[in-house]
Amino acid sequence: MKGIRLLAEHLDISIGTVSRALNGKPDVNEETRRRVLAAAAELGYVANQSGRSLRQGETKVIGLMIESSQEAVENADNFFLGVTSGLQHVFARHKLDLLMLPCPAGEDPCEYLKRMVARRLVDAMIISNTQRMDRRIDLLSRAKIPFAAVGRSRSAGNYPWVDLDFEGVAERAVERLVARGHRRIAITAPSSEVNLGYVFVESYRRTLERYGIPFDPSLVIRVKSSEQGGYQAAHELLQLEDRPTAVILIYELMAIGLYRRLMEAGIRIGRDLAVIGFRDAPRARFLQPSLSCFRMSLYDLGIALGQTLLANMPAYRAFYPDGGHNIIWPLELVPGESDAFEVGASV
Amino acid sequence: MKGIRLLAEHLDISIGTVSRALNGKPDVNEETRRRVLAAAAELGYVANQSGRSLRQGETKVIGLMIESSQEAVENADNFFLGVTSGLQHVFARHKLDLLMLPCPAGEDPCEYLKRMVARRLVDAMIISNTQRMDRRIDLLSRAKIPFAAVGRSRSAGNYPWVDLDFEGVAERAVERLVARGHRRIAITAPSSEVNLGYVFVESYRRTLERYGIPFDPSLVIRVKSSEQGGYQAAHELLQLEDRPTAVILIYELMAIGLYRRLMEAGIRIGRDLAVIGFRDAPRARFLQPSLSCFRMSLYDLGIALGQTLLANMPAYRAFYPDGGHNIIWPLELVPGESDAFEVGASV
DNA sequence: AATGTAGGCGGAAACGTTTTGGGATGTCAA
DNA sequence: TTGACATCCCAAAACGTTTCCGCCTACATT
Repeated sequence: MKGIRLLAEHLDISIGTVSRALNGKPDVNEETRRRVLAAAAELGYVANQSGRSLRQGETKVIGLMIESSQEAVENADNFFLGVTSGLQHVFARHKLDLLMLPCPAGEDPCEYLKRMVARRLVDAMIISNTQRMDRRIDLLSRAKIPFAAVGRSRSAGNYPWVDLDFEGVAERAVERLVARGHRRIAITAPSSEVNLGYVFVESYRRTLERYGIPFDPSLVIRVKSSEQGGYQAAHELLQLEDRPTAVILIYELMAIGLYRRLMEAGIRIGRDLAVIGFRDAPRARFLQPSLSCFRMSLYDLGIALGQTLLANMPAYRAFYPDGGHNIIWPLELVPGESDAFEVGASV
Repeated sequence: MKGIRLLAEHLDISIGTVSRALNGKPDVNEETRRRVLAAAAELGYVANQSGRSLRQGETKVIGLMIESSQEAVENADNFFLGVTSGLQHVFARHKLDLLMLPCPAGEDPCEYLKRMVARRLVDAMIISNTQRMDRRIDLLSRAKIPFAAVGRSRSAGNYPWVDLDFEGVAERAVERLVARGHRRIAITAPSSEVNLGYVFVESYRRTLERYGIPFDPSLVIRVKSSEQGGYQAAHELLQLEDRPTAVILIYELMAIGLYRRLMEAGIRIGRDLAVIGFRDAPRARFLQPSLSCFRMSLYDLGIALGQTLLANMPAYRAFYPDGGHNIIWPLELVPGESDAFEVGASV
């Protein structure tokens, strides 16, 4: 004899009453409830999740899908662990547990997600690394599984997401550099087919033109958002005829590769060239000279993300009446030495 | 009507047969099996995990417990994501899924684990960050949940674990430094009450004595294994009267803080002082001068860990007849510039 | 023709839980 | 005394799956 039945027998009451007592339902004498709770604690009883899920059709578990491929691992740089903390803070309030579902390296993310969802292992999902056209979004919508995404995509339908304020970052980075006398400012971005690559560069272009600086396509460097990409970006910068005096990175991690290549070429960062990074990557915090960059609190981002998700789950909606559907997450500039000079100033 | 019942009705056979067909059991006509499989694919049927788990008493899920506290996040530096990949490679063979269970920052790890285990959400667990006396090990042993640990502990009983070869690293680091003329070699380590702190320093001591170099306790610097700790270690090094010419770090990440403090003090790393690191932390890969350090493949470690776990699960034991109970994981020296000089050599 | 055997299938029980409908008891007002 | 009502509890059904047991058919063996 196991589980709730054991407990019921031990107390000499029915299992139904035990269940109601444990779950805080009415219709149970306070004295009885007290006894049940005491006995449960004593015997170390915890409800079997399978039985409960089967009956209720819900698991009280939220899944966070991440990728465990080599490349994703290299680039994530603790991003998810940081967000997780914020998510859990929100979920704890509702006795929800967070599980991370790492998609195996070889498997198609969409298939993996389908498998996980169909197994009814989780009540809701958070997906990340959203692609331009992400089949996972259609999948989840059709399966009617509540979800939230980290990152916008162009997939059809409106769904809840939280994304970083790329436009704002590009705008403020340009403003900052222009204020220091820069006129030729390069920018890195992924392919313009990726939503992010488009948005980031557009904002950069608009801001430049606001200052009457013509947009020069050769200053837009399309590379991967990784250390490797940073190295390559630096390489391409060095090839340019009329070399820029500043460069804006779309991902802080790129700075590592970029620094290396520039140092090889004898360029003094923060003297000959200004660099501004973006997004928090602990790995890049220790560059010398220190990197000026836009950062955010992953914890707070996690909180917003969690609330956005819950606001889209019928059972919890009431708790988050104005739970934003879509959130553009602001970033804060943390000044460093990498852009601490005025163009033309004597050294 | 849902699930297997729907499928059975659609095919006009009983649910029992459908189940047997899907699970590759005998006692089902090959033609029937083919039809069932086809229909399942067409209707997108995937067994409900709750029902299955309830019936079978197993979930086909392995849990990897990690910590999501701020400190753990800072120090982990992608360690788990890396191992995960190897684990999954092993588990995939048995159609086991890996879930990461992040222990919320505030919660007691042992209570969290108890909660998760009691819910019967996973068949087995992998725990990490094992403490000197880890209550989780007793808990899992008593609950008869198969598990494996990353890291030895002094907890009672023999249980499966995989740990890094601290002794070997300390020994080889000393050998390497002595060969380059160093006689005063400092070492960092956590408190000697932590098993690791004891083992690491003991090996260092033995190796020194093998070369006839007396052990000097003042050269053992007890600090946290973090960037912060590295900074502090450098600070303490600078206070020493008879300053050492080399230092061995127990965790690569410490190098970041250490470098910073030493550079502030005008010490030239790789010229005035040799530094050797240990364990793979991507964040430290980009230091200048590059760090000599002992590294390993997280992927391969994950594979070994996975096999060790399965070898201890009755259902899978047969696949891993000589699945090592305990594994001391070797590391490989990747030479860098940080110790590339001979003591006394002219520069 | 009778018997044995194997293959293939259906029926039903079981896993542990929550929930529903209703039954027993007690209290209060008419 | 009776009825109405609230309180507390029990019994049973249901969730979706796997598995045990036994039945049926077809075929081979005597």
